[in-house]
Amino acid sequence: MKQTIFMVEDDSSLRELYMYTLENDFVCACFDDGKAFFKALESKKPDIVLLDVMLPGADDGFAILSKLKESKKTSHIPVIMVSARGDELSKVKGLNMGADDYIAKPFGVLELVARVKANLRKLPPALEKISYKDIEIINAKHQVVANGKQIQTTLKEYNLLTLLCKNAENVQSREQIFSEIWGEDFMGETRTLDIHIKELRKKLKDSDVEIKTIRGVGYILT
Amino acid sequence: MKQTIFMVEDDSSLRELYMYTLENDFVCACFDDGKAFFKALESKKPDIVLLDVMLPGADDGFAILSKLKESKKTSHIPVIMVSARGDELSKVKGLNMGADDYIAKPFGVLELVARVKANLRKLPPALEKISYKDIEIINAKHQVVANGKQIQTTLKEYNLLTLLCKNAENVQSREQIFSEIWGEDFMGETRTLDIHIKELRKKLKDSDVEIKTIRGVGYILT
DNA sequence: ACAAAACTTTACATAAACTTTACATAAGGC
DNA sequence: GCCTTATGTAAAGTTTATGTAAAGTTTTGT
Repeated sequence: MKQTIFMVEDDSSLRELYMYTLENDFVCACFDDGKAFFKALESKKPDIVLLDVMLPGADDGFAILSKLKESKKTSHIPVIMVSARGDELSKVKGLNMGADDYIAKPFGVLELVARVKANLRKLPPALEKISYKDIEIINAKHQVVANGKQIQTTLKEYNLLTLLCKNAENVQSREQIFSEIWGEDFMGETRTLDIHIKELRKKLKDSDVEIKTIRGVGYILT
Repeated sequence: MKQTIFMVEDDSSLRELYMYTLENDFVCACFDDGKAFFKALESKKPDIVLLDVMLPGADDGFAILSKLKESKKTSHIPVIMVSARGDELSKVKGLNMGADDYIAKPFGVLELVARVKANLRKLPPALEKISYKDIEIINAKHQVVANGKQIQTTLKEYNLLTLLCKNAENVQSREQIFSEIWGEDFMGETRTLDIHIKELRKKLKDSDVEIKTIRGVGYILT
């Protein structure tokens, strides 16, 4: 399952560079400013955030960082700050405010990928406990508990349920699901996804949650 | 709601191939050269652009690409470059200039569709909450709330209401509605649209809004 | 290498969504 | 008012997306 990166960067050529560098390994979304970023955040939580310090408008990188760290829902998401080389003050300030890492511009693409991956690796397994209603997904143990009872899931089912749980009560389109779980290139209009949904539904029969289908769009967990 | 593709390609037989391949899933418009393309851009922004590198006249693909990426109004639109196989230089140049993807000729139609879709998918998740009076359309949940209560809508109804809400208090002509929701080519003067309007009216009975018909023109939400 | 599990594909079933038909009704022009 | 025309509506018909079983393929474990 590809992990998702959100980045906030006003320079469009840098954005393109980031995208080009990262999109092989991750699902990326770029945003011009804090506003667009937080809007997107309502419907989707990324696994990591890349944040430029210098941004035009009211919300600079620090403002966004502190907002992120304030909310319970987003405070666990690792944040990598990006700023001009040698700007030691920004670096210290960012790290003090809860940023997880810091990259100085200009940086090589390999460094960028390496840092992102390193920070994703560092994620404390304990935090990787996703829950919604009576469903609990314990990542460290690769285990799903529904209605107090552990349920057995295959990998694909596990990933699918995780995706739906992370974005509970938000529609995930078939395309999104495919791109997150199978990778962008997966095609072949076949019934694969439906099958996994079917299995999950069967296994979640006794729980409080339900996977609803939104015809013509995708699925939603409620 | 079909997404729109603009393509610039001077070879008419290739144009036809593109059209034939894509028109099932998208609203397509083809242009001979940059001039025609930019003219059309003034009145309509596509969701994605397919750009041939080799074009006759002053504007080759790169020239068009850089123009596109210069303007704030168009720089966000994904661009897929098309050029002869193995033309690595063009590829690198294109991607450096901000192209989002690259297809080498000759390509299979499936690859074309796949690339286009993949690039559309990468677009930052568009969460929008549209509201008018007591109507609220929550895109992330694909949900419509009217008068505090959730109302169930089908896809076409949802799209139709979204269109009317986005342009509340402005008449939407039948033609506009057809082209936005069904795609430009949809014809068959039949009662399809009226039926969906009827259903929406029924479902919005208890809300503050009303879909009025403007005889000889179209519909308006008030 | 074998068996078991996981995953995908095929082929068809089903129900929801959508369109068409056929006619009714209302609006505007004369 | 009467005629024309655009829109409204119910019901029937068609299409399409999704659901499901079963068979086939790949992966994993022993």
